Amino acid sequence: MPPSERTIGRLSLYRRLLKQAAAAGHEHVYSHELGARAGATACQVRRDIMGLGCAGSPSRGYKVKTLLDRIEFYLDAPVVERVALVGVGNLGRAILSFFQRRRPKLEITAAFDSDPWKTNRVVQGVRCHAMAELEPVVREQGIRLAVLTVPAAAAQEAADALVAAGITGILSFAPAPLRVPLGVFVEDMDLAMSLEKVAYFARRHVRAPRRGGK
Amino acid sequence: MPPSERTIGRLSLYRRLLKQAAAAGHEHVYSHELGARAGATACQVRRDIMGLGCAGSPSRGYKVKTLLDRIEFYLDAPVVERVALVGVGNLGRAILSFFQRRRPKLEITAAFDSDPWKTNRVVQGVRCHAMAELEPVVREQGIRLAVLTVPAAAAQEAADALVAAGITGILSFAPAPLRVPLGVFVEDMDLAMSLEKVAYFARRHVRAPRRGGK
DNA sequence: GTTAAGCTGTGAATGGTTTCACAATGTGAT
DNA sequence: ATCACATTGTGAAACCATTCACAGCTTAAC
Repeated sequence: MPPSERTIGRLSLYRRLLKQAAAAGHEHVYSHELGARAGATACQVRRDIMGLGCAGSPSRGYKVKTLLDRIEFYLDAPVVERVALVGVGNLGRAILSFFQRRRPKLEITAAFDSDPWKTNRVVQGVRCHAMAELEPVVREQGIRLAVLTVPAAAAQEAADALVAAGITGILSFAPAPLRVPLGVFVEDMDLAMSLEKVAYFARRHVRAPRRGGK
Repeated sequence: MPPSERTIGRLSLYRRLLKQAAAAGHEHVYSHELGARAGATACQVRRDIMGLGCAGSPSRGYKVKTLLDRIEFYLDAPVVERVALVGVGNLGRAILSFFQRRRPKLEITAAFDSDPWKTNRVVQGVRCHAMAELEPVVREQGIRLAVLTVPAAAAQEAADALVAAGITGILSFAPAPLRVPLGVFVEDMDLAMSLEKVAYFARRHVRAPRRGGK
């Protein structure tokens, strides 16, 4: 049974929390501890870990180091994966600086923008190319992932170019769903939508469906 | 039956697409058209609209104007809602400029940062206050929503301050889940997690679970 | 050595969302 | 007026994710 999208997301979160726990000197964690920190139930944590195929001890819980290794093996590619950034506006630059400090196994190595004033400069240590160079640069560097931070009107065209260049995963901030062929994974981060959601539920004083172990 | 979080998200998306359709001169839409644009099935669209309690005609589909009005009535507060921005770093400023152009019924009217170099300046037309002023400013302006763009280490403290000031909805970009009391809605936008998700599924060439009507 | 306690691992139950399938309906063509 | 068609509205089914509940362990205490 392949892990669901949500499970993968939680594993990524667990990993971060486990790193903190390891840094704090913890050798073992219980599912309810991890759950409390992750905003999930102990049960959920155990299920997620089960899918990982790794065992804990009834009295000590899970070994932090083992879990970390297993999650890493599960989530990460064997080599560092390169990521392209398309759209070097405010948001693009913010994302760039965000990822340049926290570098797991993903590294933004090329940026693209249609504005000639931005191209051929180096932003946050990353070279910014013209859109016309997208395909050659992506192919040459073997890039398979992209972060898309262009205005809505340019999003579909940029996505098409990315797909044509062989990208198979896009993290899109465009406020419009992209049409991509099968086999290309798109994760939508729609800021406007999310804020409207928050406004709606905040008005009714509804809490987001998270919940910690007791 | 209260609408689910996902339904509200889709309604927000439908609204945006319907506005485009209206601008393009369309008076009516079919569920499958809207679905195709939104990356949802026709069936899903009809369900969502059903919850809205508004009817379409079997031969013309739904009237765009009616749908828009109904969604607006459903999603929007009767008055413009004010939003606070906490954390005026790169990401915060990007979000600020992002929302200052597209202003539905939500307006960022105050910013906060702990860095004294940033406070008492005006960024993108928004005054940046010190964190100490959070509660008085939030209360005075009647702000109930916040966008949180502070580093992970400062996130929980900032969230606590927001809750203490009476905020009931938070859009958080902090790479850590927040602990908030019941009745406060938190939407997490975890960039690092999302990118890892994309990397994972891109590697398996799995497509995100969207898909439009035939 | 025995017992008590608390945790893991997991089948089964639950709950929620999406899709199916089709009757009901309005429209245009003949 | 009637028919054929494409679409809506919706109960029921299918699907997926989460939680329950408990057997099986492992350890600590006595």
